[in-house]
Amino acid sequence: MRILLAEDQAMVRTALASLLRLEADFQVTEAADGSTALKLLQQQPFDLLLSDIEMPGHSGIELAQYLQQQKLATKVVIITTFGRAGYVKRAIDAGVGGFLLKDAPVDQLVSAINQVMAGKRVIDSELLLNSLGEQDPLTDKERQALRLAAEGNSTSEIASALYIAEGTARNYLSEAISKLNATNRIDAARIARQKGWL
Amino acid sequence: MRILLAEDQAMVRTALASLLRLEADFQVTEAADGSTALKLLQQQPFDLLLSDIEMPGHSGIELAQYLQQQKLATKVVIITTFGRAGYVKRAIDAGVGGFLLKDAPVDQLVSAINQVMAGKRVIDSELLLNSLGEQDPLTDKERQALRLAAEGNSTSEIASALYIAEGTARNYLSEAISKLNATNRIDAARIARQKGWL
DNA sequence: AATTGCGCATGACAACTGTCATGCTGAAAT
DNA sequence: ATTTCAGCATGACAGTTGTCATGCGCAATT
Repeated sequence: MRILLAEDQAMVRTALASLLRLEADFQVTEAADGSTALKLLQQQPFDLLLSDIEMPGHSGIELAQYLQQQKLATKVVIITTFGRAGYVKRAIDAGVGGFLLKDAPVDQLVSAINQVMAGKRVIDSELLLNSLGEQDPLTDKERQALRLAAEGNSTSEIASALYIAEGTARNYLSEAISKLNATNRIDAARIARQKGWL
Repeated sequence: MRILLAEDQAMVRTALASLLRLEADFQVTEAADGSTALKLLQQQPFDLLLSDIEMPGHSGIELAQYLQQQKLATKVVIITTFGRAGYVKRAIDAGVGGFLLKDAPVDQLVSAINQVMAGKRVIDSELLLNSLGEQDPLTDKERQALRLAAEGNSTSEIASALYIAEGTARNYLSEAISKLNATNRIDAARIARQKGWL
């Protein structure tokens, strides 16, 4: 079975690759970032993509979306540190077969891979529950403003980045703060990030 | 050789443990958080502690400090995601023998372990250079105020948490902002966190 | 003993931030 | 065709935040 392993932390990537190669019929190719992974997916066929979400270049979800658009038969298993609700929903929409936290032991990863290859869906139950919860209440503009604010930009910088008046920028932030039950923009950004909405 | 592996992400921990156990004379014990690791260190002797920095309970650096205070012969190798200058300095002060990024491949980890057991120091060169750079300019109170601000607390919340007047809290933040060449408290927190000072 | 410098502490003031009332637009429902 | 509603946009106002001058205590230097 041809597996493409996309993960940016070399120690984690090489460790997982070494372990997976111990399995008799696993043939593992490594990619250190999203762009490299995408190139490899375009060049040659794989049976399975095993990918982190947060990587430089393209995120694991973007890779899954690419496979879906191209109607390729490559299955996808996502492994990530953060079980944010937003991620899970987007991953499912992108036709991902498995979604695991790095909090799970490796045995579970191997069993998830086998189940997904057999056509099943394996989503960490804790994550599934989580994602059923709240929906992202932020509009696109609100999210953009909040993201810029979280990076330390001032209102005027946010306003010019989005080509709007300062009052408007403040209003987006105010709406985000109220929707998220936060007390100020920093608090709002923290909450949104924690839920995977940012 | 008795190795204690402290790392909170189960997938990373179990993967590393499996690989290390492939080495003939490595006997690996796993700990999922800092508190468990500390208990194990108190109960039985280990030749080497291989630890992440950021863990619930106690950080890897605190574990190293404990070993140093107790004058135990256990060597320490730190593996971490973030090569923040502040960490490296504190780790060296705590007598850590090795400091690697998870960006390094596993081979390097095994070789680092062997070198440290032979009495050598192995600090990732990139990190060393980094740590020679700037010193943390923040005072303790400034850091506390900034940390609270980064969590979304308002000035009055920070003030009461630190038992000081609001003006004082604002002043700490103002000092931090100016020392870090930031434009506001959010920006300052971002910069400080990125440098490992927060 | 006097000086210098740093960290801590405070309040006044100016600048920035959050809220709210208001208006506009376009898509969906009636 | 009209109504309704969500999202976008703005400015006035009150509340919060950042800056600065000032003062205190303590340790290190002169």
